[in-house]
Amino acid sequence: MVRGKVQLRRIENPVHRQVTFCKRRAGLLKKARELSVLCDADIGIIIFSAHGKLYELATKGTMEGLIERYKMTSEEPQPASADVNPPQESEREISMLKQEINLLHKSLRYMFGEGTSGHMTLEEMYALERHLEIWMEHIRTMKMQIMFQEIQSLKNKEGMLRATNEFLQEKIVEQNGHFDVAPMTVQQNGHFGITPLTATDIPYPLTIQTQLNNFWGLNRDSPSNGNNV
Amino acid sequence: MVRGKVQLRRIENPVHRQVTFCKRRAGLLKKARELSVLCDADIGIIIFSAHGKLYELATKGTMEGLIERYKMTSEEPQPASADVNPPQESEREISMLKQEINLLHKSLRYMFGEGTSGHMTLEEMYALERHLEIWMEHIRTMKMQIMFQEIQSLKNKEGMLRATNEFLQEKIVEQNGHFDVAPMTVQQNGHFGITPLTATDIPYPLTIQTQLNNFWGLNRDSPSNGNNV
DNA sequence: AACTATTTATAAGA
DNA sequence: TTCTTATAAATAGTT
Repeated sequence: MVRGKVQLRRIENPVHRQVTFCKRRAGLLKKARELSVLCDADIGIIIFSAHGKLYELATKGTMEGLIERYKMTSEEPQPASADVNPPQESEREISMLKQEINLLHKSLRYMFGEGTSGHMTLEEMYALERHLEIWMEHIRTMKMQIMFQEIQSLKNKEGMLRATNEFLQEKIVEQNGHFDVAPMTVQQNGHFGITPLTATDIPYPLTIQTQLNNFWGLNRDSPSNGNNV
Repeated sequence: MVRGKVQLRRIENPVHRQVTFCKRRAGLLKKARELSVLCDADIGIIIFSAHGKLYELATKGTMEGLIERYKMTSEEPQPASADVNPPQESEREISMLKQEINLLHKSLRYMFGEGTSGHMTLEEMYALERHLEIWMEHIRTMKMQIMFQEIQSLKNKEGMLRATNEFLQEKIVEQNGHFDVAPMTVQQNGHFGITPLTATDIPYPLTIQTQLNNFWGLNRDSPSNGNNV
């Protein structure tokens, strides 16, 4: 149906046939799901590949359930006698639950970018969870490392410069017998001289706090105790 | 899928729903036939309309035949005896399934931080994807901001200290007519009356670190070597 | 597995 | 319903 209308006959090239089978199978199942949702229909699809592999879809309950219903419906002349069967109720509930599980599995697969085709076992989910944690940890670790190094290096430089300053000031004092430069430096707030660091000189804690609060949608001034994400 | 993207949810207008059902049902069956021919697959489709009417397609043999084959194929790995599974069995299965559902819900909540309860439609899943992206973006942004500010501030301090140094050196030169003291300053770091600030004397960056560590749930002092992200 | 040029499917309107 | 039409979706061929 594309780039040269396709002929409605068996594709002879096995590779092409296989690829087309995958693509169109996915398309067909998608269409079926859409129809099911849009129009409130219950659909069962059974596909046997040329090699006999089975693919199936049941948009409601299980395939078995749909087959049952199919037989009931198609073999119409059934005497619809009322044989009240509680087991049926259970089966129905099981079907519903299985459906929900499928959906959840699908959600997870969706989130992990289709990395996992096919079904996911519980085991796999645990694995995925661990995987995600490790992944996040890597991000954190690397960023922390970068910050750490940069900050450490700058702090070292700062320490050295401060030491130099101290030394130079001493020198001046030695030579003059007094130190007359400092007063102006302090008043002019940090352009020269050694302004003592005070909390308000350092914007980070507040800034971080604000950022964190914004990020987490908090308005309080006091941070919640820092648990993790 | 036309003239305004269609939402993946039940069409509420009954007329529209019926029309769409007819059209899409035809489309689905056509696709199935094409897939069957092109790829040499055997396909069975069962569709129950919302009102219970049955539509079916079997591209090979009869639906019954395909169902037989389906049962053969799918039930293969469990030819266990004991067909009677009384309500007891069902209850157990229900309980198991419910457990699994809880787990899956928890997984999702884990990832999305309590955002979504209840079922997820495709629409919701798309929304979740966007949500996740935004969330990651926030993390990145915030971390970058923090780093940036920290580094910027340290650089500022560095600049100030350098300026102070220069000024002091000039002073010395003015007084002495030459300058002969600078080289030893760093090496003698800390032997003068005023103890220079060292990294550990500066509480804020560490505080920030602590905050971040708490924030990210890290306890380590040194980050493991980072992979990138 | 991703991309792209086309064909196909189909929602809305007549 | 059926036809038309504008647009979304599917997908064949290619990389």
